[in-house]
Amino acid sequence: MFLACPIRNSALSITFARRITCTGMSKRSSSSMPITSNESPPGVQSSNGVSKSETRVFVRRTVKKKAEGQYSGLDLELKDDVKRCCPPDIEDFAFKRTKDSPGSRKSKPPLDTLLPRIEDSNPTRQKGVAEGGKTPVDWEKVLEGIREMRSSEVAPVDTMGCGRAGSTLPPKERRFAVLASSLLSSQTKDHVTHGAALRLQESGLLTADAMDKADESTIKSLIYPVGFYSTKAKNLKKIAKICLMKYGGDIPRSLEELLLLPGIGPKIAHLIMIMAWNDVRGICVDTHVHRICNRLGWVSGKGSKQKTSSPEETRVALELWLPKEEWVPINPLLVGFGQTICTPLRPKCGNCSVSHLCPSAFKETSSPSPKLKRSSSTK
DNA sequence: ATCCCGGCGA
DNA sequence: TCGCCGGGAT
Repeated sequence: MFLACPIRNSALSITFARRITCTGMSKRSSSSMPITSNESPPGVQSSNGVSKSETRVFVRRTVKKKAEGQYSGLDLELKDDVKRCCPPDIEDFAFKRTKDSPGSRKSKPPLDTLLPRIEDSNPTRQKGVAEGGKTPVDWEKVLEGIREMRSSEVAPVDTMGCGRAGSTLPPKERRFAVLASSLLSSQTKDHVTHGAALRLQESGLLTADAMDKADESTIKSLIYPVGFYSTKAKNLKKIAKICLMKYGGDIPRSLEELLLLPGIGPKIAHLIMIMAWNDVRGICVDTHVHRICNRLGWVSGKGSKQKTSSPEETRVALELWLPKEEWVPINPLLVGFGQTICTPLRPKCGNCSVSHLCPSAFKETSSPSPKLKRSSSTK
């Protein structure tokens, strides 16, 4: 079969990782969405007033890290379910790798033999990445090093997220809940996503039918704290309608169909495939994975390009050589790493234990170009 | 004050 | 390819 049987190994429950870190409360005071009570979001009240109240006690106030595990009942029930069908959190993947022999893979280099063969026998996949699909040396040492750093630093990565939503519901509802949570997750911290999903659930909106009937402003108010809530509220309604009309209230089963849904791009689509269908169709590449893989020199673009220019390109290049067992855990691992050490702006190479294996180490650390740019002070 | 984020339309 | 969306992090 085609269903990616090889990797479909039950054991994959993902959770995606989002940045989370503690944050203070929002600083912006001139919001257009006044929030007066911490229980009732704005939207509902038609958001008439403007910035009259700065209370905004709302959810935005960051919660603590997942480590403190202050999840609500949903979680508990979920855990049960999770144990059954999906193992631990993705976070677990990140640190302790899956149950399937931790060290074994590390010590044995199956790639050397597998890789070449794959490329040869799989011409379709290497389009555009012909010579770029080489397996980087020491990649296992790098991953292991990152795992160690992660396990000791308590990274903020979110360990929950969409997978949690509606875990106690019947399959169809659970999948819709996963899709909704996944959509909410982008640009949003895990606890916020979780809170929004929980609110949707409490309002009984985590089903295609209910979501379709729900008032858009109601949805907006419930998910207000998530990034781009307005757009997402609209997309959720559209998606709900599509699910009802084309999929009997369920969500699309294929990656291609998921991509046709508004607001669902490559990253979220792969996430949904993994979480809702337990089907690993590809690596979930977000900007953290994209950035870090490029810094490590793990992916190269078409032609002679040394780096890939988009997450999608990175995904394709990475899938060429990274063993499938790593496809799911690579995301939470690198996201957490990207949040704490290999940050976008000033990567903390000094705190990185694998900097000696990184071609980009200390090259963009402090302020290589900023100074130059600043001098002109044009703008 | 910028940069960043994921998807998307211009 | 750029910029927007609505905020957070730096």
